[in-house]
Amino acid sequence: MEYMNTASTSAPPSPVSASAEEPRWLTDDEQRVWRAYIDASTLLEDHLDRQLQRDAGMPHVYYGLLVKLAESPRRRLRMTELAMYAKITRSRLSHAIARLEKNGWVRREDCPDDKRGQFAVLTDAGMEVLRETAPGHVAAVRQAMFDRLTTEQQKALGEIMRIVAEGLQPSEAGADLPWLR
Amino acid sequence: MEYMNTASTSAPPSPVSASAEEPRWLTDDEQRVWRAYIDASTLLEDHLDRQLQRDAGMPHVYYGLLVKLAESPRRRLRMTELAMYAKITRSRLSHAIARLEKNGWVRREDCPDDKRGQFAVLTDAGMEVLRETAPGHVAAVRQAMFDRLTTEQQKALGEIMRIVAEGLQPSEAGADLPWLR
DNA sequence: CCGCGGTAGTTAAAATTTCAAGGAGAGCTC
DNA sequence: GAGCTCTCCTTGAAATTTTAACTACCGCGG
Repeated sequence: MEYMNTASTSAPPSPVSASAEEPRWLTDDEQRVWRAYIDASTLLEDHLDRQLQRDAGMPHVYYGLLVKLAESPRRRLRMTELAMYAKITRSRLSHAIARLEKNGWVRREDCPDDKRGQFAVLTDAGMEVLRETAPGHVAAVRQAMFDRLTTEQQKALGEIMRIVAEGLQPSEAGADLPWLR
Repeated sequence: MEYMNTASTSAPPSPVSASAEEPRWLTDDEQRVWRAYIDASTLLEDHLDRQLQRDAGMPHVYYGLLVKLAESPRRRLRMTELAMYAKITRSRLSHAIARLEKNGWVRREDCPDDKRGQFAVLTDAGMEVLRETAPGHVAAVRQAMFDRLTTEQQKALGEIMRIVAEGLQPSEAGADLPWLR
């Protein structure tokens, strides 16, 4: 039995609507690509989670949040903005920041302009954790991915992932300008 | 500030041990590739989780477990074996199977040869869920990935992900033959 | 047969994520 | 300026995952 192809029924009634027809199953080649992708991404995320949990005391996503803050002007970002950059829900971010706050790596600050708003601010302690753990993390990423790929492969991967990400972007740049789409 | 590059200190003391030196930070190009990868994989996993949660009542990993069982002889697999194929821990699998068992999609069976062993067996109901939801899932995967990539890109992606997965494989084939490595 | 180290799988508890609601303020309209 | 809608963010509870034991059993060497 093939991946995701669990039906081996005969020809569909008639090609009218697109949803009720015999679906276009993945070809063998496509299946292999898909499985390779799923396997690699699962293993990689797991690997980085363990590496960072061990060396930095936090999962990969949380580390990514600190990095984004570190890159931002005044080391701060509005919650919603940070959530968008990190591609996670605001709810998830709320919980995550609460945890990072307990660690003393992030601090919340009220937004003066909008009383609903909150800034997440990277503290000096948070900065310090990054400084200490960044080298190990880069090494892990290199070892797991970049050291194993040719320059061409790296380039291709970048292009491919950009395309995929674009297609899944909740609505891309101009999310606040829905009338333009 | 660059991704993962939080230290802008000057030259390191002296290149002696490999761990204490100035780390090889990611180049700008590498950073872009890495971010694209993280963004895309995050968005994609999230997308598929939601699609399957909505249409099949389970997260993507669980769906993958049912698929692996469906592909296996007699629709069954030893717990440890299933965990390896799915790239998850045995603990996680235990919980997952418990949940799928409650849904009636999987059943546990004792292994006759090894009294410690358990088989996870796909039930008819589980088979039926797959049959009903596979088309929608394939469509989602196509729309998110394959429909957007050229044949060359698909091929490249497969090769790249195979390489990455191989490098992270706990110990690859022959894991039970450590003296061969 | 006994003891011992290793394997298969489970489980409780803690951490994280998801899901569904909700509180509070912004911004617009009449 | 009251009402309405939408946005920002949080929260509690449920679901899932992680972590660290823990039980039962296999297999080997004595």
